[in-house]
Amino acid sequence: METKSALVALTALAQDSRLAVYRLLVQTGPSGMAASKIAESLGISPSSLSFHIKELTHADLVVPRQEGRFIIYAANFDTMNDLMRYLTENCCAGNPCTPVCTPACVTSSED
Amino acid sequence: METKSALVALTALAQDSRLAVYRLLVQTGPSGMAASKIAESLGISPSSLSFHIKELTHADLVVPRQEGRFIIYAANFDTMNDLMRYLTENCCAGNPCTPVCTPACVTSSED
DNA sequence: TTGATATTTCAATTATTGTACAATCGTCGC
DNA sequence: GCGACGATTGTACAATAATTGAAATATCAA
Repeated sequence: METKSALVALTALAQDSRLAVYRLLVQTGPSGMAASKIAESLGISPSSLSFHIKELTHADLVVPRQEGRFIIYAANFDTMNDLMRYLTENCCAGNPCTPVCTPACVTSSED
Repeated sequence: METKSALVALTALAQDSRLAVYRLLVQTGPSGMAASKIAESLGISPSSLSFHIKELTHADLVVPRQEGRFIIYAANFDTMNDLMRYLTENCCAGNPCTPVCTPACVTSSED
C-alpha cells in the first residue's frame, strides 16, 4: 500500500458517520447490509449515507453489490489489513518488537 | 478504546504531514527523534510540525519527552494496537475469521 | 407503462482544517 | 543576566469537508 491509498483510507475512516458505517459492516461480515438498512440502523439520512459510503467505497474499505433494487455493502478486510501493515511498516527499524501483524480477518465468504 | 479516541487517532493520521511524521517515528522506534530533526527529515517548517505533532500527541499516538532544550518524540504503539483492535472489533459477528490481531509492536524500551 | 421504493446527485450553506509568518516561551552556555 | 538556539503559540486567510433538502435515476410489481 502506498501513502496515497493509506491517506484515502484514513480520511474515509476519520469521520463519525463513516466510522460507524464501517464498524457496522465489519460486524455484519461478508453477507453485508443494504444501504437503507445501514441508514436506518445508524439514524442517518439516505443522502448523507450515500455521500459518506461513497468515500468508503472509493477507499476500497467497503464493496457494493447490486441485489435487485437494493445495494448491499460489505466490508473489505483486505484493505484494512493493508492499512495496518502500512502503518507499522519497518517498525522500530527491524529491532526485536514483533514487526508483523497477522491479518485481522480473511475475506473468504462466497467463493 | 472508545469511538471518540478512535476518531481522534484516525483524524490525526489522516493528513499528509502527520502520517509522514508518525511513520517516521514508528520506524525510528522507542529512542525517538527531536522535533527539529523530524522537521528537517520531512522538509516541513518547525511551526508547521509543531502544529501537526500536537494532534498526534493529543491522540496519544506519539509521546514527547524533554531532553535538554530538545523535545524528543516517540511513537506510542499501544494506541495503534488499541485502534486496530477497535476497528476489527467483533469482526463478522464472531464467525470463523481469526478475529483478533496480534499486537504490531510492544512498547518495551526504557522500563 | 404507471406508481412505488431504493439510491444517488446536485447545489448552497456552514463548519472545520491547513498554511504562513511573526511573536513568544523555555533552556543552555557564557 | 544576556544572547543564541529549539520549540510552540497566535492570528489571519485560503482550502477542504460536512449537511441539508430537492430533484434525478434505477429497479421492481402490477
